[in-house]
Formats: sequence, C-alpha cells, structure tokens
Amino acid sequence: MPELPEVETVIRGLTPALKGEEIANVQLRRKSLRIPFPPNLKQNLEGQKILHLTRRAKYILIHLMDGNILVIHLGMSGRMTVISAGENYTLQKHDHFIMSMKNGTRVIYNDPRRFGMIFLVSQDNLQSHKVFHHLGPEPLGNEFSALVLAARLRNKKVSIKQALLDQRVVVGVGNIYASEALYLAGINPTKRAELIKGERCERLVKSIRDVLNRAIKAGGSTLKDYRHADGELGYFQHSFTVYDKEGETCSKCRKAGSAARPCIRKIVQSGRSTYYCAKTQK
DNA sequence: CTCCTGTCCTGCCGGC
DNA sequence: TGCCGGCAGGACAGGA
Repeated sequence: MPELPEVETVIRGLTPALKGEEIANVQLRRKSLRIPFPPNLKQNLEGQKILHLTRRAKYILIHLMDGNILVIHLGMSGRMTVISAGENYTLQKHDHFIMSMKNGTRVIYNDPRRFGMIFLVSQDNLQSHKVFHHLGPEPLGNEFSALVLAARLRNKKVSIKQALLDQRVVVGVGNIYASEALYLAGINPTKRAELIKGERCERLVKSIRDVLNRAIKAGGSTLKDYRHADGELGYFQHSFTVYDKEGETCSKCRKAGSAARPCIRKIVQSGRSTYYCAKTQK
C-alpha cells in the first residue's frame, strides 16, 4: 500500500509515541514476514532506548541507542497502530510484531500479505546494506533535480511510468503517485524514459515533488496527530486526480470545457495499472 | 549493464 | 448463496 507520503505520515505519527522511550518487551507472533525476523531481534531490542525516527525511501528507520537501526518496511499491506498506556487492545489477526515501551505505550505491526520486512542494521552498515545501497535520490531532498533525473533516465528503454517505479531512479514513488505525477506533468506514461529531458524533465521533477508534498500535507491535516481514534497511523482519505478514475473526465479537461468527455484511461504496464488522461498527456 | 517474468501472501470484489 | 478468477498502493531473484 504505502508509498512515500504514507510512510512519512506513519513516521510522524510514531515519533511522539516512541522518541526517547525505552523498549521493554518485543513480541514476535510468527517467524517471518517477507524475510525471516533476525534470530536475536527480540533480545537486541529489549532494553534499548529509541533516539529518533527517520525515513529512507519507503523504509521506516528507528534509531537505537546502541548504534543499531530497526528497519521496518510496510510492503503492500503493512500498518502500524499506536496503543497508549492503559488502553485496551485485543490482538488482531495478522498482528505480527508488537513492541511495548517501558511507559506502557505499545506499537503494533499488522500485515495481512506479509510483504513487509523488519530487520536490524548497524548505523555504519546502513548505506551498504543490500536493500539500501542501490537506492536513488530522495525526491523531496536537494539532491533531486531535473539534471539528476535525466541522467538516471538516460538509455532507459522502459516506459517513464515503469522508470518512476524503479527505486534506483528515484525512491518513494509507487504505483499511485507515478500516475498522479505524470498526469500533473502532462507526460504520457508510455513514453520511453530516455526521451524525458530538458523542460519536460523539469516539469516532471516539480510534479513528483508537488504530488508527494500535497499527499503528506493531506495526511497531516486530515488526521489528528496523524492518528485515527483507534490508533492506526498513516492512512487517510486522499482523493487522487486520475488513479482509479477510469472513464471519468479529468479536471484539466473539465476546466477546458471539453463537454465533460471521459478522458481518463486505464492501461496495464508490466503487470501494473496505470491511469492517465488520453487528451492532455503527450 | 538492462529488461522482463515470476514470486511471495491474504483479502476483496465482481461475475456466474 | 457460494465459488472462482483476477486484482491489489512493493520489491526481490533469476534468466534472457
């Protein structure tokens, strides 16, 4: 499920609950998610103090006092829930990982499809770790620019939509925001990636940033403290402009008064749905 | 190198 | 109503 904005919203929700707190107990309710839990995960976490939380790509990084980082990826269906001290909570199906803090706060990781990952890596080995070493630039960071994107798209024969999903090109963009960003930039998703340069590339960079920033903002403003009444973090009502809107008329076409002709189409690219406006995306 | 396919897993929805 | 196929917001390995 979650792409960069959702992960970011989860982190903002977890931070006040976890920052500075000590982990008292860890419960693993199965042996593995997508990959096995590391053998000593429980022992390594219990007694540790949490310094702070950050994000890299779609990974949640929980920095611990001993120099290790607890890495959590939500996969397609992972969710985090915060339960305050003294609050009642009955464990649900697919609650796989539970971390209880010394002050009584609990954090629950639930993931029906189990495509998520939880593991530990030392601060020093983070960059070189298998899942991190190949990652491209953060789209909201200073290192991301039209020149950088163009360089990474060079010689890429795949479609620009597929390229945006490639975490070596840019991180954090998933299937929804790829469609959304291309719509905003007015770029046809089937276009060969290597053809996107110059002014179009500028527009794409700006669109990716816009779409992600707006989604993060929506996450913050529609949730009180990034948290539902039931403690669940990071999932918010957010209306997309083209995603899942096949057969509807996009806002640009509506504004242009094109007699409300349906312009949004759905296609499948390397097995994944793409939505776009057949009229405005060239 | 790049590209493409298959795979992991459960839940849900639409069609019959 | 029940069953079944297809699809779902991610990312990896392996082979061409």
